[in-house]
Amino acid sequence: MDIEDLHSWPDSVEEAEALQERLRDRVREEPGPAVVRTVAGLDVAYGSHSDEAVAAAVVVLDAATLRVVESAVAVERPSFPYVPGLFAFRELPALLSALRKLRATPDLLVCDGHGRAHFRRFGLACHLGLLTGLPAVGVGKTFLVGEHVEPGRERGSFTDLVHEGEVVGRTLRTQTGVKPVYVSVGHRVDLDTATRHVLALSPSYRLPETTRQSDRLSRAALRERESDPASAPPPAAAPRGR
DNA sequence: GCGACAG
DNA sequence: ATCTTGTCGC
Repeated sequence: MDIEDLHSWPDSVEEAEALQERLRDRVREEPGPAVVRTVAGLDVAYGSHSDEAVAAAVVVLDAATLRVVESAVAVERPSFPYVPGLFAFRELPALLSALRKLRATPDLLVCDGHGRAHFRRFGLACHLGLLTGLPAVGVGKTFLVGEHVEPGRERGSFTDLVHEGEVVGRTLRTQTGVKPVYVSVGHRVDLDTATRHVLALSPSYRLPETTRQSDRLSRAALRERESDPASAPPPAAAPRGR
Protein backbone atom coordinates (compact mmCIF):
# COMPACT_ATOMS: atom_id res chain seq x y z
CA MET A 1 0.00 0.00 0.00
CA ASP A 2 1.16 3.49 -0.70
CA ILE A 3 1.96 6.13 1.85
CA GLU A 4 -0.23 8.34 -0.34
CA ASP A 5 -3.26 6.50 0.99
CA LEU A 6 -2.97 8.25 4.30
CA HIS A 7 -3.91 11.59 2.80
CA SER A 8 -5.83 10.67 -0.29
CA TRP A 9 -9.51 11.48 -0.35
CA PRO A 10 -12.24 9.27 -1.86
CA ASP A 11 -14.66 10.64 -4.44
CA SER A 12 -17.16 7.85 -4.10
CA VAL A 13 -18.54 5.31 -1.68
CA GLU A 14 -16.62 2.57 -3.46
CA GLU A 15 -13.33 4.42 -3.15
CA ALA A 16 -13.96 5.22 0.49
CA GLU A 17 -14.62 1.57 1.32
CA ALA A 18 -11.56 0.45 -0.61
CA LEU A 19 -9.43 3.01 1.24
CA GLN A 20 -10.64 1.68 4.58
CA GLU A 21 -9.70 -1.82 3.48
CA ARG A 22 -6.18 -0.65 2.70
CA LEU A 23 -5.71 1.34 5.89
CA ARG A 24 -7.18 -1.11 8.38
CA ASP A 25 -3.98 -3.12 8.79
CA ARG A 26 -1.98 -0.07 9.75
CA VAL A 27 -3.95 0.27 12.96
CA ARG A 28 -1.84 -0.71 15.94
CA GLU A 29 -3.53 -2.43 18.83
CA GLU A 30 -0.92 -2.45 21.58
CA PRO A 31 -0.59 -2.27 25.39
CA GLY A 32 -1.02 1.12 26.98
CA PRO A 33 -0.40 3.93 26.60
CA ALA A 34 1.31 3.73 29.99
CA VAL A 35 1.12 7.42 30.80
CA VAL A 36 -2.01 9.43 30.07
CA ARG A 37 -1.87 12.88 31.56
CA THR A 38 -4.23 14.60 29.17
CA VAL A 39 -7.23 13.23 27.27
CA ALA A 40 -8.94 14.90 24.35
CA GLY A 41 -12.64 14.52 23.57
CA LEU A 42 -13.82 15.15 20.00
CA ASP A 43 -17.30 15.76 18.70
CA VAL A 44 -19.10 17.43 15.82
CA ALA A 45 -22.39 19.35 15.67
CA TYR A 46 -24.41 19.82 12.50
CA GLY A 47 -26.16 22.91 11.22
CA SER A 48 -29.95 23.03 11.50
CA HIS A 49 -30.35 23.46 7.76
CA SER A 50 -28.95 20.66 5.67
CA ASP A 51 -25.33 20.27 4.74
CA GLU A 52 -24.21 23.82 5.25
CA ALA A 53 -21.88 23.66 8.21
CA VAL A 54 -20.42 21.36 10.79
CA ALA A 55 -18.64 22.50 13.92
CA ALA A 56 -15.89 20.24 15.23
CA ALA A 57 -14.68 20.65 18.79
CA VAL A 58 -11.77 19.25 20.75
CA VAL A 59 -11.63 19.60 24.51
CA VAL A 60 -8.53 18.49 26.40
CA LEU A 61 -8.98 17.38 29.99
CA ASP A 62 -6.52 16.60 32.74
CA ALA A 63 -6.99 12.85 33.05
CA ALA A 64 -6.69 12.92 36.83
CA THR A 65 -8.98 15.83 37.68
CA LEU A 66 -11.12 15.92 34.53
CA ARG A 67 -10.64 19.66 34.46
CA VAL A 68 -10.48 21.39 31.07
CA VAL A 69 -6.92 22.19 30.02
CA GLU A 70 -7.62 23.72 26.63
CA SER A 71 -9.96 23.47 23.67
CA ALA A 72 -10.36 24.36 20.01
CA VAL A 73 -13.09 24.47 17.37
CA ALA A 74 -13.28 24.48 13.57
CA VAL A 75 -16.32 25.22 11.44
CA GLU A 76 -16.31 23.76 7.95
CA ARG A 77 -18.66 22.10 5.50
CA PRO A 78 -19.36 18.37 5.72
CA SER A 79 -16.77 16.62 3.57
CA PHE A 80 -18.80 13.57 2.59
CA PRO A 81 -22.44 12.43 2.69
CA TYR A 82 -23.47 10.35 5.65
CA VAL A 83 -23.18 6.68 4.83
CA PRO A 84 -23.19 4.04 7.58
CA GLY A 85 -19.64 2.74 7.83
CA LEU A 86 -18.18 5.82 6.12
CA PHE A 87 -19.01 8.20 8.89
CA ALA A 88 -15.37 9.19 9.34
CA PHE A 89 -15.10 10.79 5.92
CA ARG A 90 -17.79 13.23 6.95
CA GLU A 91 -16.16 14.56 10.09
CA LEU A 92 -12.45 13.88 9.74
CA PRO A 93 -11.30 17.11 8.00
CA ALA A 94 -13.05 19.39 10.50
CA LEU A 95 -11.78 17.36 13.45
CA LEU A 96 -8.22 17.49 12.15
CA SER A 97 -8.50 21.25 11.72
CA ALA A 98 -9.59 21.62 15.33
CA LEU A 99 -6.78 19.35 16.53
CA ARG A 100 -4.19 21.42 14.71
CA LYS A 101 -5.24 24.44 16.75
CA LEU A 102 -4.24 22.87 20.06
CA ARG A 103 -1.01 24.13 21.55
CA ALA A 104 -0.18 20.84 23.26
CA THR A 105 -0.59 17.32 21.92
CA PRO A 106 -2.96 15.22 24.06
CA ASP A 107 -1.94 11.74 25.23
CA LEU A 108 -5.19 10.07 24.20
CA LEU A 109 -8.07 10.78 21.83
CA VAL A 110 -11.62 9.82 22.77
CA CYS A 111 -13.83 9.85 19.68
CA ASP A 112 -17.60 10.02 19.35
CA GLY A 113 -17.99 6.91 17.25
CA HIS A 114 -16.62 3.40 16.95
CA GLY A 115 -13.08 2.27 16.31
CA ARG A 116 -12.55 -1.39 15.47
CA ALA A 117 -16.21 -2.13 16.16
CA HIS A 118 -16.90 -1.40 12.51
CA PHE A 119 -17.88 -3.32 9.37
CA ARG A 120 -14.32 -3.19 8.05
CA ARG A 121 -12.58 -2.74 11.43
CA PHE A 122 -11.85 0.87 10.58
CA GLY A 123 -14.24 3.28 12.24
CA LEU A 124 -13.66 6.97 12.93
CA ALA A 125 -11.48 6.34 15.97
CA CYS A 126 -9.10 4.16 13.94
CA HIS A 127 -8.93 6.66 11.10
CA LEU A 128 -8.33 9.61 13.40
CA GLY A 129 -5.74 7.72 15.40
CA LEU A 130 -3.89 6.64 12.28
CA LEU A 131 -3.84 10.12 10.73
CA THR A 132 -2.60 11.77 13.91
CA GLY A 133 -0.42 8.91 15.06
CA LEU A 134 -1.97 9.29 18.51
CA PRO A 135 -3.52 6.66 20.77
CA ALA A 136 -7.28 6.72 20.21
CA VAL A 137 -10.37 4.99 21.55
CA GLY A 138 -13.86 4.92 20.14
CA VAL A 139 -16.97 5.42 22.22
CA GLY A 140 -20.25 4.82 20.45
CA LYS A 141 -23.59 5.75 21.94
CA THR A 142 -25.47 3.28 19.78
CA PHE A 143 -24.90 -0.14 18.29
CA LEU A 144 -23.24 -0.65 14.93
CA VAL A 145 -21.96 -4.21 14.59
CA GLY A 146 -21.39 -7.37 16.61
CA GLU A 147 -23.17 -9.73 18.94
CA HIS A 148 -23.10 -9.38 22.69
CA VAL A 149 -24.88 -10.33 25.86
CA GLU A 150 -26.27 -7.62 28.08
CA PRO A 151 -23.70 -6.50 30.69
CA GLY A 152 -24.57 -6.52 34.39
CA ARG A 153 -26.72 -3.70 35.66
CA GLU A 154 -24.05 -2.13 37.88
CA ARG A 155 -21.54 0.53 36.88
CA GLY A 156 -18.33 -0.94 35.51
CA SER A 157 -19.69 -4.21 34.19
CA PHE A 158 -19.03 -5.03 30.56
CA THR A 159 -19.28 -7.75 27.93
CA ASP A 160 -17.44 -8.43 24.71
CA LEU A 161 -18.67 -7.22 21.36
CA VAL A 162 -17.99 -9.99 18.86
CA HIS A 163 -18.17 -9.58 15.11
CA GLU A 164 -17.40 -12.41 12.69
CA GLY A 165 -15.66 -14.35 15.42
CA GLU A 166 -13.48 -11.46 16.55
CA VAL A 167 -13.68 -9.40 19.73
CA VAL A 168 -14.01 -5.92 18.27
CA GLY A 169 -15.03 -4.00 21.36
CA ARG A 170 -17.06 -3.99 24.55
CA THR A 171 -20.41 -2.85 25.83
CA LEU A 172 -19.68 -0.93 29.01
CA ARG A 173 -22.12 0.16 31.70
CA THR A 174 -20.74 3.52 32.78
CA GLN A 175 -23.49 4.17 35.35
CA THR A 176 -25.70 1.74 37.21
CA GLY A 177 -28.98 1.29 35.44
CA VAL A 178 -28.17 3.27 32.28
CA LYS A 179 -27.85 1.99 28.74
CA PRO A 180 -24.30 0.77 28.01
CA VAL A 181 -21.89 2.56 25.66
CA TYR A 182 -19.78 0.78 23.04
CA VAL A 183 -16.04 0.96 23.57
CA SER A 184 -13.49 -0.10 20.99
CA VAL A 185 -9.84 0.34 20.13
CA GLY A 186 -9.01 3.17 17.78
CA HIS A 187 -5.23 3.08 17.56
CA ARG A 188 -2.20 2.34 19.76
CA VAL A 189 -4.18 1.13 22.78
CA ASP A 190 -5.54 -2.16 24.04
CA LEU A 191 -9.17 -2.86 24.88
CA ASP A 192 -8.57 -3.11 28.64
CA THR A 193 -6.86 0.26 28.77
CA ALA A 194 -9.55 1.81 26.60
CA THR A 195 -12.28 0.44 28.84
CA ARG A 196 -10.50 1.63 31.97
CA HIS A 197 -10.16 5.17 30.66
CA VAL A 198 -13.73 5.45 29.45
CA LEU A 199 -15.00 4.32 32.85
CA ALA A 200 -12.70 6.73 34.67
CA LEU A 201 -13.88 9.52 32.42
CA SER A 202 -17.50 8.79 33.34
CA PRO A 203 -17.80 9.45 37.09
CA SER A 204 -21.31 10.94 36.98
CA TYR A 205 -23.01 10.45 33.64
CA ARG A 206 -23.50 7.80 30.99
CA LEU A 207 -21.18 9.56 28.55
CA PRO A 208 -17.53 10.31 29.36
CA GLU A 209 -16.71 13.90 30.28
CA THR A 210 -14.62 14.19 27.14
CA THR A 211 -17.70 13.56 25.02
CA ARG A 212 -19.95 15.80 27.09
CA GLN A 213 -17.54 18.71 26.99
CA SER A 214 -16.80 18.46 23.28
CA ASP A 215 -20.49 18.06 22.55
CA ARG A 216 -21.26 21.24 24.47
CA LEU A 217 -18.51 23.19 22.76
CA SER A 218 -19.34 22.07 19.23
CA ARG A 219 -22.98 23.05 19.66
CA ALA A 220 -22.06 26.40 21.15
CA ALA A 221 -19.68 27.11 18.28
CA LEU A 222 -22.36 26.25 15.76
CA ARG A 223 -25.03 28.34 17.44
CA GLU A 224 -22.73 31.29 17.66
CA ARG A 225 -21.85 30.97 14.02
CA GLU A 226 -25.44 30.69 12.84
CA SER A 227 -26.59 33.66 14.87
CA ASP A 228 -23.75 35.89 13.76
CA PRO A 229 -24.99 38.36 11.07
CA ALA A 230 -21.44 38.90 9.84
CA SER A 231 -20.73 35.21 9.43
CA ALA A 232 -19.51 34.38 5.97
CA PRO A 233 -20.42 31.07 4.35
CA PRO A 234 -18.43 28.16 5.82
CA PRO A 235 -15.00 27.90 4.24
CA ALA A 236 -14.34 24.95 2.03
CA ALA A 237 -13.39 21.71 3.69
CA ALA A 238 -9.80 21.01 4.64
CA PRO A 239 -7.23 20.57 1.86
CA ARG A 240 -7.46 17.24 0.16
CA GLY A 241 -4.68 14.85 -0.77
CA ARG A 242 -3.46 13.80 -4.16
C1' DG B 1 -33.37 -11.66 -1.44
C1' DC B 2 -34.20 -9.05 3.19
C1' DG B 3 -32.77 -6.61 7.12
C1' DA B 4 -29.33 -3.63 9.77
C1' DC B 5 -26.63 0.28 9.62
C1' DA B 6 -21.79 5.16 14.34
C1' DG B 7 -23.26 10.70 13.73
C1' DA C 1 -26.90 14.36 13.76
C1' DT C 2 -31.42 17.31 14.30
C1' DC C 3 -36.60 18.44 15.01
C1' DT C 4 -39.02 18.84 20.33
C1' DT C 5 -42.93 18.99 26.01
C1' DG C 6 -43.98 16.90 29.29
C1' DT C 7 -43.16 13.45 32.34
C1' DC C 8 -41.62 9.28 35.20
C1' DG C 9 -38.30 8.34 38.81
C1' DC C 10 -34.72 9.07 42.46
